Amino acid sequence: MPAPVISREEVIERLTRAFRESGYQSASLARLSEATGLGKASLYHYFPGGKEQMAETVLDHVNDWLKDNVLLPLAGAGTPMERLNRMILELNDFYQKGRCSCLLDLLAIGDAAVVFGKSIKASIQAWESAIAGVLVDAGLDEAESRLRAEDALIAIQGALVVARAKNSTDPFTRTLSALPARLLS
Amino acid sequence: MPAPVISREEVIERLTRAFRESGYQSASLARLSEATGLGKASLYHYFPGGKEQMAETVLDHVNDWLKDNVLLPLAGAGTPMERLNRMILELNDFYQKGRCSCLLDLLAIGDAAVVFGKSIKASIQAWESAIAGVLVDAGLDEAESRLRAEDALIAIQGALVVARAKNSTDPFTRTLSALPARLLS
DNA sequence: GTCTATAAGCAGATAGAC
DNA sequence: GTCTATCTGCTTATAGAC
Repeated sequence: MPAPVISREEVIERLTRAFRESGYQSASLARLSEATGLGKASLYHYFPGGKEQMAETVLDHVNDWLKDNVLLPLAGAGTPMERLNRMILELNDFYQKGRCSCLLDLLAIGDAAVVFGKSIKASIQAWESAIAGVLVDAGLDEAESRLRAEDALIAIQGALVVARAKNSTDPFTRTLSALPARLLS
Repeated sequence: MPAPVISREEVIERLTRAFRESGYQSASLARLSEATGLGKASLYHYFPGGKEQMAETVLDHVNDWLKDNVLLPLAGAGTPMERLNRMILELNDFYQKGRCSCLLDLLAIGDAAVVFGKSIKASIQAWESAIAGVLVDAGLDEAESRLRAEDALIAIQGALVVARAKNSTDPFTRTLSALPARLLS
């Protein structure tokens, strides 16, 4: 049997880009087909569960990325400041300095929220716990660490929203670069 | 001719609620019809331009609210702290302690962004300028005031996103109550 | 594994009676 | 001003050839 034109990984990558650009509802099969270069029927070969399974797979893929590139480094070696800076570097790249939206935000809106809300809530909480862990290591008490970690997520998500509304990367890059010092102060 | 069953104002109010719950794409005419209690054809009597005009009207309505209840009070009488607290009180009510989403966020996503993006950008900037004005009055320099005002919008929008993801009002109420002191410190 | 063709249903939108 | 009935096009999804 002939090899597929593009790998499954590449398909997921392109679907991810499409969902991040359009959100769930606006990402029609026609658009997803164009984004991947595959016909609709081919998409159903990869994802028999249809658009919902595509988004679920993309969300899993993003969660894997989050775990590997953010949560594990946060829990790993280095000073608290180093670990936070590592996260900032990864986020700056992942969100393209604020040009790309966050699926944990987009998939929690409208009808999509019914399907993906539970998974998103878990991801957000895991992310928050990972940041809080760093702050505890830095000597802050448990409660204060949790609040500051939540503040960090608020700052990141808010910066993405404002960057999108202003159509500018400044709010996001500025927020990210100020974040580590603010969390450890 | 018989009076309408509900006023135009009430129709807009219910449409606003519907769009804030669903976003633009998920707010189908069937749902908007149900939300208002009017048949689709009746909605077209009020809004010949269809769903797009409904959302545009709702956005204008929200912008009017913002002007009357946030921008004008921010520019009005009172100490900087009093004026900021006034905004916080209004926002807490308007966003139902974080249960309701912000249309300036939702309508900047996906296909809706093409239509409403420009108007949303203007609203965000007007809001930011109003906050910055208070901070200038408090003695901060122009540049620092602008940055802190942007931080305020980031905090508000981010808190709404995280509150939605966590399905909790805590992130929003906590963020709002800490905001004035943080801006004026 | 990819495609063309097509089904079934819902979306936004309109006509015209009352 | 509101409704029922209807239209057109797009959406998701499938069948079946290659």
